[in-house]
Amino acid sequence: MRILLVEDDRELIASLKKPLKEAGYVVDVAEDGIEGEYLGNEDIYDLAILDLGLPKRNGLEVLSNWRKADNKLPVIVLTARDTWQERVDGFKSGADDYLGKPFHVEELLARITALLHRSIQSPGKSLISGDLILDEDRQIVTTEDGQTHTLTSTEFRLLRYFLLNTDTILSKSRLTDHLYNFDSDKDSNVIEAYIKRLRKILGKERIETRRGQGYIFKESW
Amino acid sequence: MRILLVEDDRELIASLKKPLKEAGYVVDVAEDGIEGEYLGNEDIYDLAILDLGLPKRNGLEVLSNWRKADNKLPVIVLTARDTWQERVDGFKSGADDYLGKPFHVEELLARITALLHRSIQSPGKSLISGDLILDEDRQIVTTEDGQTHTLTSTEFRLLRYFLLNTDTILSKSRLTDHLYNFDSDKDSNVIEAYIKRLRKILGKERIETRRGQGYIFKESW
DNA sequence: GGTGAAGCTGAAATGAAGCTGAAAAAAGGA
DNA sequence: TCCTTTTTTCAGCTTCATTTCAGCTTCACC
Repeated sequence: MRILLVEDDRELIASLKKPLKEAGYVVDVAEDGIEGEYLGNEDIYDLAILDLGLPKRNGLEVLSNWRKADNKLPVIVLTARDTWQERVDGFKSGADDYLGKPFHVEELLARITALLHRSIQSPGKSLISGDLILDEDRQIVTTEDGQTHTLTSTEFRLLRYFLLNTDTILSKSRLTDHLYNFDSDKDSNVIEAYIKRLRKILGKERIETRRGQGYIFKESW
Repeated sequence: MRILLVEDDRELIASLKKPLKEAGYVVDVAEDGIEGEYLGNEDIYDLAILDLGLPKRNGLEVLSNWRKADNKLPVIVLTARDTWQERVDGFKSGADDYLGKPFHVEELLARITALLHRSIQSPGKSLISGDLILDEDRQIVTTEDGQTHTLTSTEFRLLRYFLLNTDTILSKSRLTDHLYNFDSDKDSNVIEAYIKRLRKILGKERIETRRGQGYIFKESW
């Protein structure tokens, strides 16, 4: 999962980056409204965290521009003054969620999870596909036979991305984009290696190879 | 699908070719405005990606020449300076879409898909013709009897091209042009081989042979 | 009806894409 | 720092999408 953080307060950025990374997200930061709006249209993000008080272009403006352009990126708005009025404005502009400062990182993480799940399925704590349960807090997966496996960070991120995008061909380069930062080496076979590990845990049938195209994680099979 | 990329930046060309190819497009490159304008009139392209800053002839000029000649080729314009003014100019010259540099490849791909669909038929995730459904996410086709078949990359591209051009005679060389690069061997029978495979999946009647001319994919029969 | 080109077909060759197990490298913790 | 865990690389191997091929059939034209 790749998250866009649009925020100008360096201190806040620093304090958010680590926990977000720990939760298995790749984070890109935009420090002003114009850059933020641009990046948010890139179509590689799964979610944006948008501060309202930004230099160059106001957060609400950024948000409503996205929506005008039919960009459906899930957005969590951050604001210093959490007034009733502001909140209404935020949602009117198309925010999916709203969080007043100061806030606890845990709350933000929880809202992120909720928001990412919302577009896929009914809200719930775990990601479920068929008889597969992924506990996102503990990064543990429970398979059909009731066995649990702790996942390494990369295994977890890959599986989560699959679970949030079932029944769709995901090319290796798309997977790389969502798992790693931009500087990643394109012609390595890391993805293949991790697919193999996931298959060992989940069973071979679950992830189908489409030669020359990518992989499909099958919701049911 | 065959895409004309008019771009002089070798590095950008290199970074675009692979993902475009992965997405199932054949890509030809013109490195200056004059060559680009010429190729764009060849009537074999389904879409052009046109940079504005080109040697020999400016991109906007190329575009407006095409339009003057009543060439309706869908065009996505790339520009280094993404200003309001430039955007307006681009659309006035007949661009179908506009993308400022730098951009992420996935956005370009999304816009290509959107544009191809827009220019040919109503938007939708699946291409439908008669009782035939082509799921582009999964590259699966569902036939009249409700059976689904997974397609290989070439089968998919060929079928998609047929579905986007139903009830039209498509010559073998035109099909070859859209599936392969120019240097492809002209007197091979690959197309015949793939027609056979498609017929096996879809039924014989669906694709009619016009001896000496090509094939017709029939919308209904 | 005979002829030749165009198209069809099933099987086989090919080569790139993907898989795999192990080992090297890097990251993380004590 | 050293040790453990995780990540990445590598080289050989396997698989299968693609292409080729050779023989066959069909069709248009005479």
